[in-house]
Order: sequence, then C-alpha cells, then structure tokens
Amino acid sequence: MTFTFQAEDFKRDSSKKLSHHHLFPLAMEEDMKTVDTKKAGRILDQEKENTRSICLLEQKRKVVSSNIDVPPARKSSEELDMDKVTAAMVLTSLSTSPLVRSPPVRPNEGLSGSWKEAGCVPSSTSSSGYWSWSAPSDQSNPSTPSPPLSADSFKPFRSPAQPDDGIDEAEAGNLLFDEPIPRKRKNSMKVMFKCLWKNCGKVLSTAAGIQKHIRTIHLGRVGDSDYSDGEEDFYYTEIKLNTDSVAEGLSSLAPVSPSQSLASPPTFPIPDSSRTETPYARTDTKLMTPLSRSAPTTLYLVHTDHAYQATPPVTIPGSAKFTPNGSSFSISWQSPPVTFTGIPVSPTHHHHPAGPGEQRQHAHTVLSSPPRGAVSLRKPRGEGKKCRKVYGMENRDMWCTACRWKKACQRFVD
DNA sequence: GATGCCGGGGT
DNA sequence: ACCCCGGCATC
Repeated sequence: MTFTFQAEDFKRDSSKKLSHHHLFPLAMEEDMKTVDTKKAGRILDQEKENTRSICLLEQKRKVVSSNIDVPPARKSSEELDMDKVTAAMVLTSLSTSPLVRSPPVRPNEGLSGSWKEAGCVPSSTSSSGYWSWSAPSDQSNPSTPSPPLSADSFKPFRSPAQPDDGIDEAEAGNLLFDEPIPRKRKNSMKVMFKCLWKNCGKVLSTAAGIQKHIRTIHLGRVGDSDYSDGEEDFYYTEIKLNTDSVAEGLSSLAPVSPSQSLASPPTFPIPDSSRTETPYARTDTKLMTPLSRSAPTTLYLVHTDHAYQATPPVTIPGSAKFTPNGSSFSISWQSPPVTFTGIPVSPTHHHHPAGPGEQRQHAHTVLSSPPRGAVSLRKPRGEGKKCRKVYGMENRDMWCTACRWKKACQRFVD
C-alpha cells in the first residue's frame, strides 16, 4: 500500500519534483525511464503507465491479501469505496481548515491516479496545468461571469459531490503554493463567500448558503431541491480576510478593520485588500477578486502594482477624489476580467490609465480620430508625480513595477 | 537636467 | 511573460 502510493505519487509528480529523487531510489529509476521514453512518444509512455499500474495493483493485492483475507475479485470496488470515504474525509478536513495538507490526500491520489490512467477520468491537473485566475475567456457572455478562481481559493468550498475534483484541487494547491504558503494560512483567517454574479455582491458566511443563493436567484433552479451540478461553484468566490497579512500590509494605509466587512454583507465588502508590497498580501489580493459589483458612485481606482502585466486597470470616475500621495491612495485589488462597457465617460476626458496594448488601442478608438501620420502618438505626460518623483531613485524598489521598467506608471495614474 | 514612458531587446 | 534600457518627448 505504502509503496504503491509512493510510486504512483512519484509518477505523477515526476516532471516537477525532481528534487525528491533521493528519497525514492526505486521511484527514481522508474522516473528516469519515464523521462527517456517521453522522447520516444506518448503512446509508449501510456502503455508503460498502464502496465505499471497493473503491476502495481497486482503487487498491492499481494501485499494486502497477505495481511487481510480479502477476496481478490471484490478488490477494486472496495478500493473505490474506500476512495470515496477517504475523499470525503479529506474534503471534510479541507473545509474546516483550508490549508490542511493532509497526508491522506496523497495515497488517495495514488489510487485514483491508477484508476484514472486505466481510463476512467482524465486528470486535468497533471496534464494541462491548473486553474488560472487571469482567465481571459468569455468576457462577452454576460451570463457566465467566469470568475477568476485560483486553485487555492477554489479548493475549500468544492462541493463534496465531486471527490475527484476535490483531490485534484488539493494537489493543484500543493503544486502551486508549495513553498511560502504555510505561514499565510493561520487561524486568523476569516472566510466569507461572495456571489460573483453581475451586480450582485451578496456575501454569505457559508458555502452552502451562497450556493443556494446562486442556485435559486441566478441560475433559476426552481424548487429548493438540493440538486446541484456544481455550476454554482463558478459564481461565487471565497473571501479570505487574513487579519495578519492584511493588517501588516495596511499598517500605513487606510484603516479598515476586517471585521467591518464581516458585519456588513450587503455592501461591498472588499476594500480592505489594499496595495502592499508584501508577496503574501499580494497573494491574498488575488484571492479576493471580486468579479462584479453594484456600481459604486464613489471613485474606485482599480489597479494593482502589476497591472502593467496583468489585466488592465479600470478607473471609475466619481465624486470622491483620491489624492494620491506617498502613504495612502487608491483602493486596489486585482481587477477582474470584466470589461466595464457601460461606463458613461465623456471621451474627451477619458484620459485613462494606460494599460497594455488593448486598452491603449481602445483609447485611440474612443478619442475622436487621432491625426493620421503622426507615428508617435505619444500621450502627453501626466502632471501627477510618479513613483520616481515620489520615492526617488534611491527607493527604486518602492516604485511600481511599471515605473521600474520605465513604463507608464500604474500606481499614480493620471 | 530631470522625468515619463515608448519601443525594442534580452532572458 | 518578465525585466531592462536606449532614446525621445516633455517638463
């Protein structure tokens, strides 16, 4: 059993975790072979995997039956049952503490892995990667918000009806955030669930609640039946309020107590994820990606330090005025992959934050037919102080990324 | 001269 | 994609 798990596990991770080789000499051999055969072609590989799976199952059977008297014929179904039970346990533990890296997950993986390879369910994680939160997909379709779900935030509230997914998510979490994460998750984490449906910012404290909300309100599932095809999962996200890192990052910024957002569900509860320079807080920011919000009348400067590389920032003008200075300025979070098409901004005043290409071109189309032939349609330099001016050359590491790269400043947009 | 940032190159 | 920098426009 144990051996099987290790070998299987190793096979799955072989492409990534080369550093673990010294732990499993046997597996290393296997792995090397796998690497070699990769060049020869996937078919061979597949064949090999299957054979190995069979061999391992055989081996497993021997080991188990030497200890326990089990009829071999029933073996597979029993294992499946145990699979489910273990998966349920794992999911339960996951739902209570999001980052429990519970060892039972791995053996489970091993087992399900062999079943999968035998042709049951293809594992999306091992082959094609993981969920991406910058999913550029259907922005055009208003009925599918397609929220940016990181594997990390996705994991804890997967419905137990899908044990396989739960396992995969767990693995994805491990793969994605292997190194620095453990200190992020502490018991100071508050978890809420926010509906991502357009113009609905409902926040509930339980996954079941939000699922029900989405089912009934948005998906129009009539009758309060508990039937769920898991679709709701895509329409809500988990809001983690890490009092530690947030407070850490916020120490010099606007004082917004996390509990405040807990106390006021109907309002928009996000603005505590402010700009920080700490990677941990930045990760948190990703977790708290709101997809849509009921249009606020105040100014929201939506950007991140890395907005230059990431999705373009969205600026919603309004009555309130933020005056950026060194210590406190815009509320920022990872801007969701939604294009705010209906914002009534007079084109002449659309001196927007220059984002990457797409946004720039958009500006050109909005601006009334720019003079032809002018090759360098350079936008006039903004008068606001930029990172360079504010922080100075000596504090270059405090600049926003764009400034550091001599790009249009993303922190102090004009 | 200082600053902002586009365009382009390196990895 | 990320990062850096030459060089130009603007202040």
